[in-house]
Amino acid sequence: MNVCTYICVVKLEQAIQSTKFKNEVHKAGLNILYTAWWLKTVMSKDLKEFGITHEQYNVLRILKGKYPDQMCVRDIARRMIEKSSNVPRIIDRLELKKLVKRATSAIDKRETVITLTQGGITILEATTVVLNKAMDGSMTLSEKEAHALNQLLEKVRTTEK
Amino acid sequence: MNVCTYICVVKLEQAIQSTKFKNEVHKAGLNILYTAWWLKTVMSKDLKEFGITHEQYNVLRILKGKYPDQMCVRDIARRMIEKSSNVPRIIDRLELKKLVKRATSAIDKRETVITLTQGGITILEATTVVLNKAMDGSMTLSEKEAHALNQLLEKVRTTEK
DNA sequence: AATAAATACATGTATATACACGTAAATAAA
DNA sequence: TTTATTTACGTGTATATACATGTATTTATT
Repeated sequence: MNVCTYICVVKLEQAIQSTKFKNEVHKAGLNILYTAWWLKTVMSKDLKEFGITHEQYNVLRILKGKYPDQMCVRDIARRMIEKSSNVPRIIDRLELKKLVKRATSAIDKRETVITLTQGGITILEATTVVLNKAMDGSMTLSEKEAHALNQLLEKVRTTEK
Repeated sequence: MNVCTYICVVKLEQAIQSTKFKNEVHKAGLNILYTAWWLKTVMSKDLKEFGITHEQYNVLRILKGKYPDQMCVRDIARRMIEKSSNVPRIIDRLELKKLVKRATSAIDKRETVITLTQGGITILEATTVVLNKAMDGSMTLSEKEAHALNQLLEKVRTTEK
């Protein structure tokens, strides 16, 4: 039974110790940057006990999307959230931990094909459980609100030239 | 006269090459992370011509908030958007470029007080003009929409324990 | 006053980001 | 077929992030 629930939120003003913003649009820019940092931090905290970073998790998650098929480095890079992530180097670390395997493609020898190992799958499944549990506790957003948020974020990225 | 206006937006699905998300809440998480990366990239592009990074700009902007008063490293760190930024090292680079000056506080010798130089002010003013101009073209959000976005982002950061 | 604890900052290390460049292989052009 | 261009990946460098540790100074405790 849910006897006692603690609600926790740090307002932007408090987080970055600023009370005056030029306008709501400007505040929204800072709010997006801060919330992204907050999200990464929350996730990284959980991932740490599995010995992987947020970015390494992203690569594993992308590979899972095609599993049991392999993916080449370029295809992984295209799916990364942060486009300038250096995927070969992230794969270096995953390979050291034996979570993925590298091989040269037989069809196109320029390509390096990456495969999730059993260890990679195991760690991905374990972390996904923990992250989803954390998300359930973190995101108090309804589906409808999340949809509105998605629409607004897209509008932020809409530019006029 | 505004003869021809190009509208440009890259949808999340297209940006990270994924069409299926677990739900809208999950998609919102990815969307926040992607939009933050997009924002930083847009800003960094403008800052590059002035030879400073996004993070260095943040420190200059924070210092400007108290100018002509000095600030100690700890006070700057508290105002940073990304809390684990290593402020002493960012100041190292700003000092090399002679945009700020370091001095030991007379009151508390543990503190290093940072001052904006004239060069720092000049570069900050110039970059602010360029960034504001970029923002006007980028953020097609109304004040009302921005307010709604701010509310939703705060809700994202609200956790139940 | 002497000792302990806390604070402020610097620094070291591993990883990641941002970007330039090099190399090998595939594709296109001459 | 030879040459040029493009593509895919790896690597080097500067900066930043995340976190641990060290040092000097201040504050609190005994």
